[in-house]
Amino acid sequence: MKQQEVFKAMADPTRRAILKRLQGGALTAGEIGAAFDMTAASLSHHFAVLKQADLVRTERRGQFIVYSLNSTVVEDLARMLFDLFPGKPGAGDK
Amino acid sequence: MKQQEVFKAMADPTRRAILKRLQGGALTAGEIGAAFDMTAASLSHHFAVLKQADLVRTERRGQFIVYSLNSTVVEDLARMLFDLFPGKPGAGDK
DNA sequence: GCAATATTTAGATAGTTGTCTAATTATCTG
DNA sequence: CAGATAATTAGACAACTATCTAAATATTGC
Repeated sequence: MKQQEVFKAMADPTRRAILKRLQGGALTAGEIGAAFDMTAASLSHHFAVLKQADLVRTERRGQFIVYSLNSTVVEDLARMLFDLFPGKPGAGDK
Repeated sequence: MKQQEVFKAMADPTRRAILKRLQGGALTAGEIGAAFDMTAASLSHHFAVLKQADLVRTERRGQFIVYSLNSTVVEDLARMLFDLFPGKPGAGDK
């Protein structure tokens, strides 16, 4: 996992929202963009960052490009965080 | 959890290294700083960001200021991430 | 109270990032 | 092939961030 890229990608709220939208399944760039008040170019930039971090995968389908979550990397990140503190195995007294 | 602050805090490699150093237990600002090739002022800035994200706690002890990990928030963040993808409960085929 | 030590705050600056408009690439359809 | 649609790339710009030096604040011990 490219730790730095992943954390940087997650640091932006728009990108986290994109990931959230992808929870329900793969979507085209246009479908994702419909939910954001932002130009397609800006969204495309965010897609690029997410892709570089390996958080999403892409597949061209005709004139569309379909984005989907790469759950594996998100899981790795979460695991990494769980490892980031002392002895507590799975407690968590929120 | 202040999601945005936490993610922003985690996005910097120096700050992640600081958190890592704190895994072994509480340390003074100076003790932490000894491991970094950076002025105390710069480190102090990073401490402030970590504190604002509630990732660390501080306590003054004499002329020192002691920093310690706030495991709860790190746990919350990890949990949040685990929730960020579809149905997989705890699989993870790394 | 003064000097020494530990840390933070203030102000400046270079580099990074998010956004935009305009132009480009890729695909489909008539 | 020409036109339309989907998406990316290029270039510019304002806002943010990490770092530095210098100054300020807090605490200890003489």
